[in-house]
Amino acid sequence: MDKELKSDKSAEQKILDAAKQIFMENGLDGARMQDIADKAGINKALLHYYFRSKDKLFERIFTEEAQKFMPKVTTIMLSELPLFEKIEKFMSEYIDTLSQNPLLANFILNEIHRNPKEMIKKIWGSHRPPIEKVEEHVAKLVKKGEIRPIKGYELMINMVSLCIFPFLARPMVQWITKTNDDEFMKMMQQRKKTVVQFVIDSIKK
Amino acid sequence: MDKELKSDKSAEQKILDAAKQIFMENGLDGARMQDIADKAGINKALLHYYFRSKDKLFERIFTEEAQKFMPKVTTIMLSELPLFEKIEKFMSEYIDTLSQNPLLANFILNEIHRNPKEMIKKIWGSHRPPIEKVEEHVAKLVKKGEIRPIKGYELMINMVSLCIFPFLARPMVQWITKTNDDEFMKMMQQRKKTVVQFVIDSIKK
DNA sequence: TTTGTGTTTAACCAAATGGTTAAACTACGT
DNA sequence: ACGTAGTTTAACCATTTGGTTAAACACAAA
Repeated sequence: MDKELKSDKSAEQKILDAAKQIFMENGLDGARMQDIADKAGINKALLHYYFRSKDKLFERIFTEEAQKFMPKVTTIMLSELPLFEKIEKFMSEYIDTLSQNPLLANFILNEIHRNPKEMIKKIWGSHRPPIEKVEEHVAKLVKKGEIRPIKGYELMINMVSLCIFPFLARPMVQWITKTNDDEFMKMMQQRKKTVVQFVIDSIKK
Repeated sequence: MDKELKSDKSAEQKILDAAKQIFMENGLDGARMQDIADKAGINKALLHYYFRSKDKLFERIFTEEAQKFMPKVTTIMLSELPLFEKIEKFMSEYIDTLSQNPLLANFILNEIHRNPKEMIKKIWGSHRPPIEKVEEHVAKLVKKGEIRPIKGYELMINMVSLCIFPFLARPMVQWITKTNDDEFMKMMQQRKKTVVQFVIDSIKK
């Protein structure tokens, strides 16, 4: 089975890499099998030899990428850290993840939009993210008067919005701020600090 | 020419309405001319009689919708209102616009993502949004020590993020918060207040 | 009644696309 | 040397899809 592994690892992986890029750039509808084959440096026949159909290949890519999209997020929010530290870690790590996968958010949200039920199931299976834990944590601090009144889910939505949106609207952001790719990435790095500060300033008393 | 007007207005408009819906739901790639014809209650031949090609029809819809996406925003930010009032009007109106066109953000950002240069040109033509005006306004207040230090463009990005994102991730948001369409819309209405407060709390001293 | 525009019907075309197949070649382990 | 899995080549198929065309029909204005 060593031969299998060796050649698999190179050919199958080349296909997966190519498919990832093509699907992320063009979406399921816009992607062409021929383009994937070309980018992988192999031919259509071999493509179908490994992954029987476009749908099969797409599902493979989608589920793989979807994992990244819901990152350690859950873990962080479930941890026992103080709220401000949770916020900082959460947003900082999320922005890092997106910086390393700039097309990720667009890809995932888009496919969800096209086919909500199916895609959400592929991401979460049956279990929902444990938002209640955060709700409790926030509610407790609000009650103690340690932070300004806000609902947990709203804080979550705000944090995620601030992290993800600039990547979703990246071409627009770059156009308006006249930044090139490099500068945009630097902007996002700085943003890790400013945006955390923005959120904390908003809720701290 | 009255006949033209009369029949035009009903048939052409039916097509435009149908096209808008189909394009917004499926994107340029995912949309089928036949589906548009069906939804409009007419046939493919008539479709091409009015709009010669898919691209022509798409361009028509896209430019129309793109106007809504960049709403009175510019006007508001250019006005002479106090900053906090600007913020409130801007975000409140933006959320209203999106509430009335829930697919708008997804549609526009998506097509921009697929073809940045072309689409941005269709939206803005040659002129860029006058972000400098906001930069100045914010910088002045920061210097006077009336608000916490923040860059104008960053404040803008944050505002837009907070307004748009929930609509972009709507299926996900609804899944996580267990809300139906009605409840989601109510959420967005409340959000007009909470999110404005969120931003103001963050920058005010 | 005639004429022209809007509209339908239905057949048709060419290109793109996902997918299949069979034959041949390569290379490596046995 | 043999066999097997990986790989290429190239032809091929069925379907979808954007788009066209021609003939007929409806109907209102002239």
